Amino acid sequence: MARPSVKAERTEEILIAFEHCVALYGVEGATLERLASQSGLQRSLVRHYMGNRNELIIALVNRFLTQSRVSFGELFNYLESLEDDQALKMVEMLFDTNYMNTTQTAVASALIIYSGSHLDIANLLRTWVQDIENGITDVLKMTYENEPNDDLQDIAAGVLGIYFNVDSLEVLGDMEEFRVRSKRSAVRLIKTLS
Amino acid sequence: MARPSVKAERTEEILIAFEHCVALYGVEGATLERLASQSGLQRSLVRHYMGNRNELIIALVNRFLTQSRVSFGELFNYLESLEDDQALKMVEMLFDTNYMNTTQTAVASALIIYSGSHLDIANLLRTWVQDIENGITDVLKMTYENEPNDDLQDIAAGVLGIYFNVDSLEVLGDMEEFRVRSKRSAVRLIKTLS
DNA sequence: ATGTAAATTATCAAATATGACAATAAATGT
DNA sequence: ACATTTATTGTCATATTTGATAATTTACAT
Repeated sequence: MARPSVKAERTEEILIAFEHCVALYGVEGATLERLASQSGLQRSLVRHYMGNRNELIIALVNRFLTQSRVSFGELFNYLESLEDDQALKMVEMLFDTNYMNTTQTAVASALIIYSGSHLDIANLLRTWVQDIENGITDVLKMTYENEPNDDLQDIAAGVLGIYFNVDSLEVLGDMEEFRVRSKRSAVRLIKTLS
Repeated sequence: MARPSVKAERTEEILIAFEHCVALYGVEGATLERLASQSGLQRSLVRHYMGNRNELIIALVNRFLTQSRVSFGELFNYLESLEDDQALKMVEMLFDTNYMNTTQTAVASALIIYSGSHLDIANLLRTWVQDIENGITDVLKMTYENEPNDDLQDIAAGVLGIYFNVDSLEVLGDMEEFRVRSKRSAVRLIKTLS
């Protein structure tokens, strides 16, 4: 009928490039100019596919949330398939393999800062954190089914904190030892249950 | 001889206002215009006292680092004066009293993101983190002098992570429960030593 | 009251960022 | 070949941000 649409691919390209910009410069520093040069597309093209700056940010937030939920969902599903030691295996995966890649982590941090002046996004991110927290609690429950729920929730908060922190500090470089120590702490924390 | 200088006060005012802007909008979003309206001073005045944008950022980084070192130093000194239970008292203070105020925390997060495109600042912040980590290790050593140093360092990384994380998520609002759970996790982690 | 150093205000030019839309080029089905 | 739809490029006006400096005012000491 007409020229084939590349909207899907372009949208993807643009959002990936925007992620990089946000990761490097923060939300307010991720200008459309930087996005254009990063993506190799003209600013007018960005506008054509994604609309104005605000719509772009909204798209980024949605992409981040769904991507994060998908990967955490996959992780939790995999752990559910295991016979035992799900909790320790979770720590293994979170801290060893670069589970969340660095740009995604930086995007998360940038969005959290952006939340300070955008309450709607703050609410989205809060439930995002809570969902992950609940997911971790569920995983702990697989291995430690007889422990009081309250303890599991406490430890979930702790593991989440240790993990989030080490990932957000990754950008400072030279964090291998800190990562190892953080992981050992997470293991130690979980082992208080057995 | 001449009109009395208010340089010290103005400098302070400006940096405090700049902190607020950086906390709300990130480093790149903290424009001189926003700073002007936040501080109630004219942009030309800001320039008069602080120089250009880059010098302002450098001043902010230095202010943040020294302030943070001072308050952590005071904390560590106080704990050193205690007879026993220094470790738990530290958790008490870090998690209960809003030890680091919210803007300082947000500034830290913003600077960490800024580090992604400014290696020099990344290096400053990395040693900043390491110093705090070592400080926590020393406090743990007060209470648990016979434990292997490696364990103490691991736990210091964990406590630091839990604490940093809960503070950086504070901006999302409604984080009281998460803070309580995080604190309990930190205590739990430390008690693996006794 | 007057000189003086500092504070404060007032402008200007340049660079950057954004929004809007026109104009052109390319690929597809018929 | 042609109509049609989409991709792509190009341009313009506007707003924002920054840097730089001149002009003015203020408070103090003598």
